[in-house]
Amino acid sequence: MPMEKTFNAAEAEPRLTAAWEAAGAFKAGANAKPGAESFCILIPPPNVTGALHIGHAFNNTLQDILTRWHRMRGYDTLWQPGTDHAGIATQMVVERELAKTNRRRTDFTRDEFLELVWQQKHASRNNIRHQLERLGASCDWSREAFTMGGAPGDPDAYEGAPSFHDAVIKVFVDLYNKGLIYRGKRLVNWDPMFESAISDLEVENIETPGHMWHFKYPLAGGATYEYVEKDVDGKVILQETRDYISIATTRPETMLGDGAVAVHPSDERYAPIVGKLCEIPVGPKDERRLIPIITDEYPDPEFGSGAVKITGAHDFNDYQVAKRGGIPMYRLMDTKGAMRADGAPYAEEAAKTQALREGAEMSEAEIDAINLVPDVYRGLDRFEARTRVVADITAEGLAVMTSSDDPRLGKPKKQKAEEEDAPTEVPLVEAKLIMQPYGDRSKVVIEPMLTDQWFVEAEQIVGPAIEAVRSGETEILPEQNKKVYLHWLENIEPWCISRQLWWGHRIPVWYGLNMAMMGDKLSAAGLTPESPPEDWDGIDIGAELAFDGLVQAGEHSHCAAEFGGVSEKFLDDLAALPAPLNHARIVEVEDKEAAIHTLAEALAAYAAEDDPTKLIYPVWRDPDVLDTWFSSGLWPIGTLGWPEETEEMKRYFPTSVLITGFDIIFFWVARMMMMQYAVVGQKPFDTVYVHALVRDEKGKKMSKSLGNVLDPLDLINDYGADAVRFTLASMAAMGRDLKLSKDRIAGYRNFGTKLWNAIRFAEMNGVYEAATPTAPTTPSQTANRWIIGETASVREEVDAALDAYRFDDAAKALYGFVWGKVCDWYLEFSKPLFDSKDAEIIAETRQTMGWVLDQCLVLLHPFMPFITEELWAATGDRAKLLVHADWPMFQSSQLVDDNADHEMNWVIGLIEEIRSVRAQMGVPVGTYLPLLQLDCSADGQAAYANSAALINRLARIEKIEETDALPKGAVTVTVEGATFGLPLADAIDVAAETARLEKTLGKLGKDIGGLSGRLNNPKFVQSAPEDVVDETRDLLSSKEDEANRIKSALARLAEMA
RNA sequence: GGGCGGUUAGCUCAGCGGUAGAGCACUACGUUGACAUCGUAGGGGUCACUGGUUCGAUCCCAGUACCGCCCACCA
Repeated sequence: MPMEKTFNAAEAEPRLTAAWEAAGAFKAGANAKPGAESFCILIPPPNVTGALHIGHAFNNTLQDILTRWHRMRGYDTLWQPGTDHAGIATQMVVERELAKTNRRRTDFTRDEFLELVWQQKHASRNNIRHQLERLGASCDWSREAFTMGGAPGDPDAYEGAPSFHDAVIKVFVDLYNKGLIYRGKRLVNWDPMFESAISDLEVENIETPGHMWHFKYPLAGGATYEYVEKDVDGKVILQETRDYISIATTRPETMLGDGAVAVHPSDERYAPIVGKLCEIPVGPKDERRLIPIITDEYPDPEFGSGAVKITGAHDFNDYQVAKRGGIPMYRLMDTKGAMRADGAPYAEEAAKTQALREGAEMSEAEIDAINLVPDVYRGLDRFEARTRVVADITAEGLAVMTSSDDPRLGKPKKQKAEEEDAPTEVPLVEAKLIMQPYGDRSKVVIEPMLTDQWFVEAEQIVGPAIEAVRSGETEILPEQNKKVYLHWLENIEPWCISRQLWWGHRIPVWYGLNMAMMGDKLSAAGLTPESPPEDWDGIDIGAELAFDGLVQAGEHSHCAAEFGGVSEKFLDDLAALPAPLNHARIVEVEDKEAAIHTLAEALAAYAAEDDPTKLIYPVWRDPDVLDTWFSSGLWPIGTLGWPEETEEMKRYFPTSVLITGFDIIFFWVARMMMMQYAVVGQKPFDTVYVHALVRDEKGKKMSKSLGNVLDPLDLINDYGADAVRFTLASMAAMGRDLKLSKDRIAGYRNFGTKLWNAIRFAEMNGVYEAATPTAPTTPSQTANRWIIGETASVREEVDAALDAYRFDDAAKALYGFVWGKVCDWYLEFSKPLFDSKDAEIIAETRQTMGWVLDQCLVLLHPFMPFITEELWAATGDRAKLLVHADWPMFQSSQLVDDNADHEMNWVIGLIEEIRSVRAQMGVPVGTYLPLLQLDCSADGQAAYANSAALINRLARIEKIEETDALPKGAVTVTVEGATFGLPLADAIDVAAETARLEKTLGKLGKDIGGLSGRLNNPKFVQSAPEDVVDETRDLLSSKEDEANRIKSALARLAEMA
């Protein structure tokens, strides 16, 4: 059956995918040779937020190339697929969907909402899997993993799936028990849209136009001081009596929470007032808060006024100063970023701070409960509050004033012609670009917020992750990323891992009311609740109780069932309580409020009935979930079945290589390194290959949640998966971003067609009539010997390139070989050979061609799996699918025939030269001419004789004749060691021919000048390596030879004229 | 403010001490029995700039300019 002219990708791709799937071709260990080394790649799990973009296509193409390459080479290969639950991103997708119908997350119960997220996960996961299959990704889907696998509710759960949930819980509990995870009230980045903490990495600092306001903080009681400003030489440039201290701020609304004003200890200007009190110039006039003027190293005397307001609860710098100076931190905003509206009226709350300043003892929680937002601002959005605060202060005359022509105001320059207005007094409000923190997902301004969060002591576990990369135990490519990685890890900060979301691994921690204090109360009261239960509300929650999630059945459910296996520490604590409370039943309730209520009821019942079995100890679970990256950080061991001692852990861990984008080096790579070492004490991978970003046409970054993503499916539909893959591979130069162009994809689609037609040509010439092609013996024809050697060379090139992760080099080598060598030359050479009527020549050429094309299919398969598998099946009875074919190991040293190589290159040169001359002289393509041999070296004559049929056909030569003199109508053709003439039908245009030859001579002359100049320099001959000198000499002599031939030709022309 | 990368043919990019490359685009010719998703031939580059090292620099070093990215607490 004759082959079609082109490959029908749309028809073949699904069929081939199904065939691979049916054969189990991608299963872990498929095609492994006995005792083979393992090769394992973990897919960077795509987020279940939607579909894959072209960056994923790139990433997975590279992984697939490596996977298929190793599988064909007989490694015990596993490409582990899966998806990431992507907490914040996925929750956002679902919430956005709900918003379309005017619904919100809070319209649902937590469980109801999660049900919706699971549906999103299911749909997205199907989508992702389908897309990866379309791309030809040879993942082992029978081992699919999910970062929340094992959590209840997963619609894609299957028997034997790795339980990520177990792994995550176990790691949390272990790290908690080792003191590496702790809970505390810290200043964190708060996202007012998600109403959740986020980590430093999830904050983008963007330069935003803003303002810097300057306000006067009046000194308490109308006190004054001499303000003296000096220049660098100590000369007084300003001296005045002031009753205020000038403060600059970009965030006036935070003034409400100021705890102090700080100046540098060396700042003489403010020395007279350090230790005094000043007044925050906002809020009800009668209840202005007084704050101390303190010293701290932080303020820069050169910047602004040199005095800084300290708002510990809303600024990271101020937080540090406040901690150092024992300055109270007052939280001003609620979870949505609005000014707080809770608590007592302002006057009452402000009074508490007065007491505090005068030495009253207050707990952290009590201070946090103070709401210092004046009543008029309460409930306002933070930006609205800013406007109002500025307006109020300015109206009161407490803004620092300046002249209206002050350049700091950033006013547009006045037209020159215009009459200058006399400068007036205006408030000093500098127009300024400010580095504003934004949430990378929500795109809203992040608010530093003092809240209770969970942290990982990253500093304590980071050591081995640093050491591994420093020592090369784990290699990071390209090298420059090593520095980026190390710099971040060496300066690592505590990692905030709690998120106030619903979608994610819920933190496996339960809280109870403080047992020690409760014990006192209960025993003092004779185990009778004499005081109302509300009293206990004020009790600090001291102990966090980590239940061992792994021994506890159904621990993640919300049922109020008794707990089976709780932590030993908890049991010890419980046992230490006075009887009979030490025998209380543990019951889970919704939250703290429910706990108090439950306990009160239980105590009442116990007291009334004197029945110890009525005694209940209520606990409630932390409502927060873990940062997604906490679980993704366990991807290496989690996918392989840890904490179970699985066969896969033994075979594939540590894994071989991770292929990922540079944008998640910190988020993911660094965390995986840290956590794998912390949990199993081993590196997660040998090599990390960091690829660049695929950008859109404009060079803009594509982002998952932004929407400017390209759908790789469209490209696959238009050009076929192979073309898309080959394009991406050939653009995968290390360390540089790539911009994708459709022209390029079309070009590689054409490459597939070229290959297809080469096979079609072979098929038409009986190459596949015999049995499956085998490796050739030494053929008689030079062309056959030559192409065998070229094949061996390209195989070495491809292996070397892939070994070095040079996907682009490998792709280019294959492209150049298949198109430039096999199709352009070898197939053309074979035509006269097939026409030769010599059965032996035909047989050897068929055999050679069959073998060479087979090698092309094998070598191209990792890059273009579909078309090659299709052609593999079309060209013979194959023992195995191409996906499992043996990768060749032949050496060029065994198969390259130097003589054949040299000879064919001479033949190719001659053909090209003749073609060039013919084209320039306008000889019709179809016209056969005799070739006149004026002189020719012995090698040349032999080469010609060996390949006469090839040359004559490709160069349209009728026959070759020796001659002593070229006739009038002949143009000259020169090649290495030979001069030929081509007689044209009529007398040639002497002028045109002279011009042509002189142009060539001119080029040669330039070359010769350079080469001989170099050789004439004694220092070159002396210092350059010998082979370089020899090479230069050879080159010079061959150029001179050619130049001489052309000069002779020019002389002959001159005689004619 | 620190760090990293880029600047090579019209476009997208390789090369990185010893004759400047590829793909696409462009020009001319061509339905030659694999392929017009093609063939043949051709045009096109002081390898950003300035110094230095070297027998020799697009390539190494230093600096400059412009572009891009990452990190960072100047109120």
